[in-house]
Amino acid sequence: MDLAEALEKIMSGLGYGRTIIVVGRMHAHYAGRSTSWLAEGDRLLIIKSDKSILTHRPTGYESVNWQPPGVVINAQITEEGLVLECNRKSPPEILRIVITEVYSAEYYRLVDNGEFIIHAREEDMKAAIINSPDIVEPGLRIVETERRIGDEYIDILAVDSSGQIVIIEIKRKRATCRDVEQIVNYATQVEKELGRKPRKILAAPSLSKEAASLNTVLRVEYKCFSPRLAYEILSKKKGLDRFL
Amino acid sequence: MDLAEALEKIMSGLGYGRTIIVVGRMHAHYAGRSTSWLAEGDRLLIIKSDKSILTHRPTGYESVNWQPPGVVINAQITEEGLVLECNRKSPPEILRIVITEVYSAEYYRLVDNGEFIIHAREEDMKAAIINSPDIVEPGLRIVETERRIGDEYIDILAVDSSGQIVIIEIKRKRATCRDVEQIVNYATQVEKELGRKPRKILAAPSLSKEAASLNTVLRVEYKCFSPRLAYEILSKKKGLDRFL
DNA sequence: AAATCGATATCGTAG
DNA sequence: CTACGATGTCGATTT
Repeated sequence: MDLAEALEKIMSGLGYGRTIIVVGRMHAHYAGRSTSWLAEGDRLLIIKSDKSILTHRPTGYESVNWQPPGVVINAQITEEGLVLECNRKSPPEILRIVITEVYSAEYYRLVDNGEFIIHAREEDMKAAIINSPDIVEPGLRIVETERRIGDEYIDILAVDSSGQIVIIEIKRKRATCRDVEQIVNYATQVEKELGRKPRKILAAPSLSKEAASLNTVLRVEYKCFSPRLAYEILSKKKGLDRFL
Repeated sequence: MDLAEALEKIMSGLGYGRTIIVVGRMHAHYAGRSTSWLAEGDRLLIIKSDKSILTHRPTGYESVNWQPPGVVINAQITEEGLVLECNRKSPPEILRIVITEVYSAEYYRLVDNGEFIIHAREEDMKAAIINSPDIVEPGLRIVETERRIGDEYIDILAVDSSGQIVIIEIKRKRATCRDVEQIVNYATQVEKELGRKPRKILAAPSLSKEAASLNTVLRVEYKCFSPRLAYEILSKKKGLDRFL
């Protein structure tokens, strides 16, 4: 396809607020928060209806150059080729893409109001424990969630069957030493504020070796709890299994 | 375009190792590290030559569903529509995309060996200071980089014109209280190990208000230093300005 | 394989 | 606007 023809497609697509797809040979330069140069190669260029722009190389799932929605796009043909200049004010950034060959250029009117539902985030794990505290320990009662301690928040504050305060820190991935230190800091603050030493429970799908030994030293308890288990609990409770 | 026709395109593209672009109406379900459901809408589906797969909605620069390179892709037509099942073994994940309508399906042979050069990362900022320590302070001499302190690393260890030890911590973004705490921890460790109180310099493009007052209290010095300045220094030193 | 750290991270939320 | 945590974070590097 001719560069002039492609430019016309791009201008029309931009004017109508369409999603534009260009396949071709191009190089790019970015300057802003960082600075990058990408030499020439065959790539896929997408300009979306919200004026976000991205280019994909033929391998790897991530885009290589991009600008988020709301940039000002200027397109013109120079001696270099079809030049797209994408400017953003805050933060000041510029992405300059030079297309030297076009294999295909087309735009589409895409309508997408599909709801996106995601489960088994840390938030969902918390919801599962609040729904079914017994999975952490029989007899556990939830007292408070998101309690502010200093300038941080404790995931869950509870009381065990013997009346002792329990701090629960949830992690959706393998817990690290950093996570152990975090819950110990919370415990120190809670003891200061409430005058009683709380139990500390780290709920995570697994525990790193170093974190495990640190746990022993610092008297932090570990409860194996995975995002998947949380999802299953929530599914049973709320009938979310229709998504499986 | 017919679903059967689109399936043929996809199968051919997969067989030839091409980059496939499908524009159409689809919905998707993901299960693996998390679980998600995306209701029907018009989207762009890309299967790359390395068999990474991604879908884009018509807004926002990020992909909504994806699988990294090396998944096993199974495509077939069922009563639901054109179904793509993308399986990964480690971690166990499955992405199931159901295409109900196809507006366009094409594949391309894309060759992209273009070199990608990126500057002004934290690493480049460190290189700039090592090259030109004077930009931090006249008379500064670099002693060591990446010195291990406990289980962490100090960006730069130096000595000032009066012979005092200087710890430099580099941040490419606005420095926060957390960063101030980090350099103070390093200083404590250095004092323990070397028996001398070091100066502490935080080199970053800006400083949050809270971090500024924390700096005063904890005697941490602040040196304004941006990725862009680092880039300019390195450009002059190494002739990298050909990229601008 | 596990852990750590940086990223043009992005994104949401609370203050 | 700023700060901070979560992310299917991803990706590279080191142990």
